[in-house]
Amino acid sequence: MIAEVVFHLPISRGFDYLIPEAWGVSVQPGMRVLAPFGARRLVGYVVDVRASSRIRHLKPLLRRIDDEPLITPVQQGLAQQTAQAYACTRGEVYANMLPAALRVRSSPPQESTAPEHESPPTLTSQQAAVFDAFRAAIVSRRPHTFLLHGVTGSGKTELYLRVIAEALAQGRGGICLVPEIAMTPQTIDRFRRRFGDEVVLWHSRLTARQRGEAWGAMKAGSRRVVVGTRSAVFAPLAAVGCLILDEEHDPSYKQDQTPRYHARDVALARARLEGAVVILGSATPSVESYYEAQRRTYRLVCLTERINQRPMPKVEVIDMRDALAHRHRAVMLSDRLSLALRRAVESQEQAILFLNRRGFARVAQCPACGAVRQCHACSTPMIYHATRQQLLCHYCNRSEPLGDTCPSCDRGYLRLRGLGTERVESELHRLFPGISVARMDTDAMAARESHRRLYDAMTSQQVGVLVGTQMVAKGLDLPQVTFVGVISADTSLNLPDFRAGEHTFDLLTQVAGRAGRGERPGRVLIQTYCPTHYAIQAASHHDYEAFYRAEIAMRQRLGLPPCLRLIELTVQGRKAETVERAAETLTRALKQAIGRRRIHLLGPAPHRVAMVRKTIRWRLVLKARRVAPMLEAIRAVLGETRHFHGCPVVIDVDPL
DNA sequence: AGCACGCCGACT
DNA sequence: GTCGGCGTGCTC
Repeated sequence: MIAEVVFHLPISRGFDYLIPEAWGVSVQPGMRVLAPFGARRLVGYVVDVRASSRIRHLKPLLRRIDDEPLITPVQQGLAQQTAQAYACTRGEVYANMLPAALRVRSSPPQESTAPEHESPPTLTSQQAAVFDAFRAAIVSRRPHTFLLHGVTGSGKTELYLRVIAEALAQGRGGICLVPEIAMTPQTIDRFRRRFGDEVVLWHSRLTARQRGEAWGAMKAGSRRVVVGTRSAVFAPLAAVGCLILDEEHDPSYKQDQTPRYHARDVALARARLEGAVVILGSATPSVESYYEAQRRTYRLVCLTERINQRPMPKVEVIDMRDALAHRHRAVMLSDRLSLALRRAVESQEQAILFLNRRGFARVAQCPACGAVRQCHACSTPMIYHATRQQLLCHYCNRSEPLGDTCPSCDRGYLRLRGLGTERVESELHRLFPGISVARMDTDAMAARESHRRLYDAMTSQQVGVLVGTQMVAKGLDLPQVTFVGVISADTSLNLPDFRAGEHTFDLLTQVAGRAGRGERPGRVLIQTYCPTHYAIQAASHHDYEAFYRAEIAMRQRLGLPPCLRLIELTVQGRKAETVERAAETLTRALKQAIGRRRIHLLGPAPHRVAMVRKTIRWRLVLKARRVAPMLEAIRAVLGETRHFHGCPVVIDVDPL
């Protein structure tokens, strides 16, 4: 007998091997095997078992790794479709499904501090109506997709729990995806209280042992409720009745390395395979998903009221051009924001200040020669971090001392310009002596348990003001917070990216949602130099529809997603001229392959950050109604490989 | 992805 | 005269 095997390599096709006679008929698709491959011995995945092969001199397999197929038939189907849709290989998808060495030997069951079982609360009439629609869909056992648009605090999680309970009642499992596991301890607790030992966590920070145990339990059907990050969409549950994406707009659902899949699309594919229901939940749906809902490919359901009738916080926009005109220099805190913050602190309430940039200063510039300190490995300015007293590159993580003089001219010192969360923190200490401030950003949250510690400090009122990046916008449920101040809404708005408006609307809405979650009403102030921008206006009025109308009109006019689909090709290499030449030749070849088909080709142009870790990057973009013809043209030019004239080419379908 | 084979520049 | 650069091709 012959086994067809794929490998964790950028080679799509399978390789045939002889199954040693002595093994009997025990080899099946989904098993891992050890196979000779050139001079190497590689772990491969069996995708087919046949009686014959077209290849003449077959080598025998060396070893069987699994006694039972590790990869379920559904996972095999998903790997096939994912590889097809994202121009990667099945082997790359398989490797992504079971990250790290999987030990299948059974280990003691996962500690589950099963909290008190909780009985479900009564649904509001709005929730009940939505749930009826979900239940009807799940009972039908046919694929359905819902977009659940619910304002912050409207009780989406309770609906997720009910839907999963319904799936369990049918003898099926449920998967709930969350953007980041560290951010959702409260959600996880709720799942545990409701489903006890059925709950299993799946995310990248599991140890090899935990991973093995989780995999075994999911496959055996002893735990049927999966809560996890992106890759949990591939979980080896036997039968899935529902797939939920909480905060479906979150960019972390798109993997930024091969395989560059979007969990939403994999979830839809899985629902089709298993006759499951997909629920995409968000207070700020992605433009892509809302577009599909408008076209009726998804069914739109809404929760417009908050639980306990809590009002939405009052949001005011502060025009920073006024402050600039009066003081003739940029200020960090306007008088209004300053005053509001002082009031909140004095009345023993808590405040959140949001600025979407970490570090102390954005640029270190020499006033004598004008030089800005750049990273030597990346074409990007270095950010000064006061805590470490160093310049840090946010692309490659290199650090350098600031130094006393400018390295370019050796005359001037370096002046620090631009804001970061560290500077906001230090400025608060200067303006409000004795104030208790905590900071929440990637740097401050690097240590283990730092989330839990910060959370405890906030709930026990030891901290008055929390300063942070978008980390504070997501999921924090702190009832004592009454005031939220946005230091600058322009950081994300002015990014050279067509999603800047969407990203800004999302951030502002989410961060505003942190205010007034308790008894006292919330107040939000947004500082900006673009007070009339539709994203800021819509966010300040809690008006998603208005945002969407303006945004989709722009996307339509400029031929951007979701109206057209994109594929981004990045040509990489060490030598600038080689990469540029390869990018230009590739463009010409693609143009030829496209012929008279309706595919737009843009570029080539140097990437926005042209060099990262000494690698030069050139970018070209294909645009068309459908992805398939674009992939066809790319395949015609690149063939099996992902190299062109010696340069690696990254293929990103639906880039973020 | 690795690894082998294969032709053109600066060193013992 | 060799060591070594990375272009190209192959792996059942």
